[in-house]
Amino acid sequence: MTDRPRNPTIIDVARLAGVSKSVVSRVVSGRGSVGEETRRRVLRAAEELGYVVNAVARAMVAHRTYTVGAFVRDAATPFYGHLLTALQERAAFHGYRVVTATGSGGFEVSDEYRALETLAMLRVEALIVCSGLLPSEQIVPFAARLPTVVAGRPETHPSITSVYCDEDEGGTALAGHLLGLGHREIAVITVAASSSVTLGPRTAAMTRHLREHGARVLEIPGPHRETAGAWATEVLRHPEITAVMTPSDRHAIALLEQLRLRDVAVPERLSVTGYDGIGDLTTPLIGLTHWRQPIDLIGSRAVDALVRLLDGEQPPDHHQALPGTLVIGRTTAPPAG
Amino acid sequence: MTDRPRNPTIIDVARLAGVSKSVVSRVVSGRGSVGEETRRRVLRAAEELGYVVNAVARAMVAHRTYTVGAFVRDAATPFYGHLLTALQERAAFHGYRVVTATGSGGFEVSDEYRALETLAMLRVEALIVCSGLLPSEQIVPFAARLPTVVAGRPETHPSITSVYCDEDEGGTALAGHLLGLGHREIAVITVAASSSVTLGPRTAAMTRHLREHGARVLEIPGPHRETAGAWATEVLRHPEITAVMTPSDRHAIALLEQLRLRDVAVPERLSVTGYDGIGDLTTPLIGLTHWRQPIDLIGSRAVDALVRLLDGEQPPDHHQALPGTLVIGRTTAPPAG
DNA sequence: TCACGTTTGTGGAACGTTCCCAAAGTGAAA
DNA sequence: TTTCACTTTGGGAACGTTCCACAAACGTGA
Repeated sequence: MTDRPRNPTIIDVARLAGVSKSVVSRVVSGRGSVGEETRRRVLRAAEELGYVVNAVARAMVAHRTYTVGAFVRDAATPFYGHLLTALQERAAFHGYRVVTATGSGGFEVSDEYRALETLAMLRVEALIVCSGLLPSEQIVPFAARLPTVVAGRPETHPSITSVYCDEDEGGTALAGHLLGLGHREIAVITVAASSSVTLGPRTAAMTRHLREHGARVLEIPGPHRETAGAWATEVLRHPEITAVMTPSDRHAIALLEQLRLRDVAVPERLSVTGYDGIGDLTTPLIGLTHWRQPIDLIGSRAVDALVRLLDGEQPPDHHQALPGTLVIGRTTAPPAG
Repeated sequence: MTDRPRNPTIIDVARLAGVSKSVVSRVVSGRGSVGEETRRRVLRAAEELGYVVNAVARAMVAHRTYTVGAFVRDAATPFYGHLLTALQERAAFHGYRVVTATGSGGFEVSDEYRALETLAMLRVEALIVCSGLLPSEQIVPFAARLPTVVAGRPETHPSITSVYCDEDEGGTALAGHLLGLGHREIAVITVAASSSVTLGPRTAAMTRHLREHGARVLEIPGPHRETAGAWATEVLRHPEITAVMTPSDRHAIALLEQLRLRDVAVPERLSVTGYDGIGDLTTPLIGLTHWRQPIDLIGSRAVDALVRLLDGEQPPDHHQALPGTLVIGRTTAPPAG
């Protein structure tokens, strides 16, 4: 950064308008009374100099930054991408900015700590945690320092506010749909509850509901989409299986790609389900049967809750579970035979 | 915001450690020399109080915010979403933060002006403009105030630096691909150059190249994806047409959905092409033939150029055109008959 | 005319840093 | 011992705002 011209300050404006800096401050901040004639002179001077309020100086004295920090671990996934957009939009509506900190993809604790530190340096007023990976216990210390809302994932810790779409309901609805179609031998691509707070519970719900209703379940551990080829192979080794449930739309797409390579007919030979309702992935072209989460609503409700916390109120619902929708596409059908 | 406890300051730390604030400042900022024993005492005191540097105060005195503003108009589109992520990542690498301002979707000029004003208030050090909609002339005044780089769209104005993937090359390559397959009657969903700086030129290039090589082109004006049904109807009114070129992957998907509803076989009856190479949209499951832009590279090169501008150097290439790739999928094939 | 409230304007302190300059301390060379 | 260079420390100004206490000006009703 080389010597670029300094921005004009309140004092430059005051000098040009022939008043004190206090008057200019009152004009630009809109607090306190100023004579009509004086106000006009000040505005003209500001215009002439190209004066723009310095939010940094203002933030320092006001002890307010009107900024909330979004902590995102798995930002690259479309679900969190959408969520972030929704947050940003709603925050702007309330007059807040969002700065995003990410654990830079790494899985080390120090990484997260640094990200939080950065947000603290910026004096964000509150925190929105969006991450299916970060375990609850790690969020508690954040919440002790700043008003914190967890968005897009189930959270039960009493000291934390959260907004999410119930994972049990989604997993159960999808499982019920397959049972209703007549499937009784079903594979579930499972994710350990310990490795993802969102993906774990939903696959657990699927498995549980299926078993409770007399279906036989083959659990295939599948945290990484890259192993979709292996899932396909494993499913096909069990010819009695007629349906596969996956933990997310992306997992479903990856599986469908693999099945296509192997010339397996969907839904004739195998039914497949997704989860999330990511716009681009659930195009009618593919017609994926899935559980749709109201991502935009989750985002805006999370921000609303945060704003209430900032205003000192306790939000009405400490943990808000929003309703999702079962979307039936063309990747599920009654089992053959 | 109700009375939450003040954050400890450098002075609190100094008092606890029994030194002056200057010493603490030198320890936490890492400039200037401090005795080893004193440094340890200061660090211990900072730890004990939970001291975190105040970036706001620091920014004020240093006249640096290490923040760049990203101005995005069409943020909801996946192309710009990806680009934004890439920018953020690379900026972090260089030690900068990104704050995003959007024209809130509206199309009024005052809207844009306010967004720019907001960024100016925050004292961002530079600007990255990502928008296919904003016309060049409107960017020039931004660039007069702040170092500015335009990312992801062609830009030829001499006073502006830009990084993009050449639209001519992409349009020409896709057109050449169809010509090579033997298509001679082709529809192009066109976008007026005036309404989008990216979509306009690429469809113009397609049309031009096709015509120059003896193909007959039917131009269908199609800025909005919602009218995909009308495109399909129009194309099918001309039975001689064997291929349709669209201005983006999303347009292509929308068209494919409509063709599917009408039971039109792709690619047997009609070939279809996309443009951009959005990861989620170009899944092998759909196998869309498209031109892939190196979005991540565009983002990181744009940030690199910006950092050079901030360092007072002129970036080596004023306008950097990066190479794209022709990706041939299963939505294009030789014409029937 | 006087006392009093209201409106408008002024100057200075405060916010939490960094940076500059001066002072004090520490050795080593003269 | 004195001098000099160098390291370490402390005090104060500056950054650009907001806010507070106060002064001046101006009616206004008694």
